[in-house]
Amino acid sequence: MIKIMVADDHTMFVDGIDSILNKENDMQVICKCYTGEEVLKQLKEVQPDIILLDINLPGITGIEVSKTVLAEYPEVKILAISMFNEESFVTEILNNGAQGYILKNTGRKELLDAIRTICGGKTYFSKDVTNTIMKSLMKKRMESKGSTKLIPKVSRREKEVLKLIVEEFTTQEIAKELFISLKTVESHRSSLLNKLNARNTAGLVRITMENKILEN
Amino acid sequence: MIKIMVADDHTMFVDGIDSILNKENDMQVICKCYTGEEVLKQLKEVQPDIILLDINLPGITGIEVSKTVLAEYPEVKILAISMFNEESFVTEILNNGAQGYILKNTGRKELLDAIRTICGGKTYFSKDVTNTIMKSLMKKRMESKGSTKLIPKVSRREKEVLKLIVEEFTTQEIAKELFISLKTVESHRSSLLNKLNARNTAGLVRITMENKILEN
DNA sequence: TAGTGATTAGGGGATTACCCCTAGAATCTC
DNA sequence: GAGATTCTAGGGGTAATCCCCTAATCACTA
Repeated sequence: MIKIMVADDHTMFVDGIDSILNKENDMQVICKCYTGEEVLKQLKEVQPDIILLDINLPGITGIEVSKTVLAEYPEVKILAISMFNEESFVTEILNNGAQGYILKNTGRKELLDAIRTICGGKTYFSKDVTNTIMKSLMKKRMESKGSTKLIPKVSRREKEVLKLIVEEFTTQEIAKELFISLKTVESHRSSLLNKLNARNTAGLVRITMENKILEN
Repeated sequence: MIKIMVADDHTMFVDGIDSILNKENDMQVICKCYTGEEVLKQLKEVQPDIILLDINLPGITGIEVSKTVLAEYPEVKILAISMFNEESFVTEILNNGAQGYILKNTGRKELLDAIRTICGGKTYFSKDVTNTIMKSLMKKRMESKGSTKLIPKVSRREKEVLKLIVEEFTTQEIAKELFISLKTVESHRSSLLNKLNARNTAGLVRITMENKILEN
């Protein structure tokens, strides 16, 4: 028997879910909550296997609830439910403990499927959601590739120096490490500041990491 | 009519695909290739709408072919085909121009679906593939969250200072920006070096970015 | 209420980074 | 083989960082 907690601020929605789930032989809604506070309070009393959690709860949001649940009740699964197929919402809650994400226009069958899948220890995402994620994933990759091209090529030796700078070596230590003069290292540093259009070491490191310059 | 190029080093596979696709009224295989070199050579002669591209081609790999196609023939779509449902392969080729990714054990119907979807300007991923991606995406998030916990909490003011350091402000400039003394900023810097276990500004910036300290 | 941490601020000094300049030698490229 | 780039190295100076120390004020909390 799968013990279920439902958390959403719309009573009718909660009751509808309740009605659907209680028709199943292997499921039981043991707790209904209407705010984030209530979820955290109720969790001290009852032990659900899974929480159907609206991420847009008033007060303490679903995301914050999810964080807390992950930290304090790691054995409790979370299926996030939302009206919105927004990439930022999805990644945020996946980030914070949810094992699945479905939309509110999901049918009865898929809902039951999602609950059983997650309680079986797997993860579940509705097809709309995966599509959204994949698209934004591709976009980000494209962007990160595109922006890289503004940066002039950094030479082999400069990369060696840059690597050591990022690793917290001082100019003196770099000189010793590479068996070259302190003044030579200073030359490379100066070139790097120019090429990467940085004002100081902080900028050097930031730009290096933002553009993954050392990863080639 | 969708013009298709098929590229795979297994003749029987290519012929099978050819047979399947030519039965469709709206598709036509206009070119068959068996190596990466051949693909690049043939593209100077023929103009396919889409390339069914094995990513494990001998010689020039599918990934490299994809890079070139993206750069030189951006209007040509690519559907990557592979035996392996490996996260690294998938992300790599999505990184480099493919609009879709399906496995070789995909059925006839899904193949046709994928081709039509991509030629319609959308992207297509088989369900197995999306699952793999989502899983690895979650894993990475978990890991990045886990490692964060070794770092002591950075206070509100320290974060403000840290943010400006990363943005290439000098100590003097930070003092002016925050309307506090130079010595106060130095105090915060010193605390940050201690807390983040860094030796200098470079380490401060690197650790900040590696652990996404400013993103909360 | 006593203790802890955050924020503020300072003195004084050592080290490091940054900037201006030049310049030979090696290496790559057209 | 000529020109560009890279790697090397230096002089001399200013600015910035880092380190040691102390210390008052404020807020939170055990």
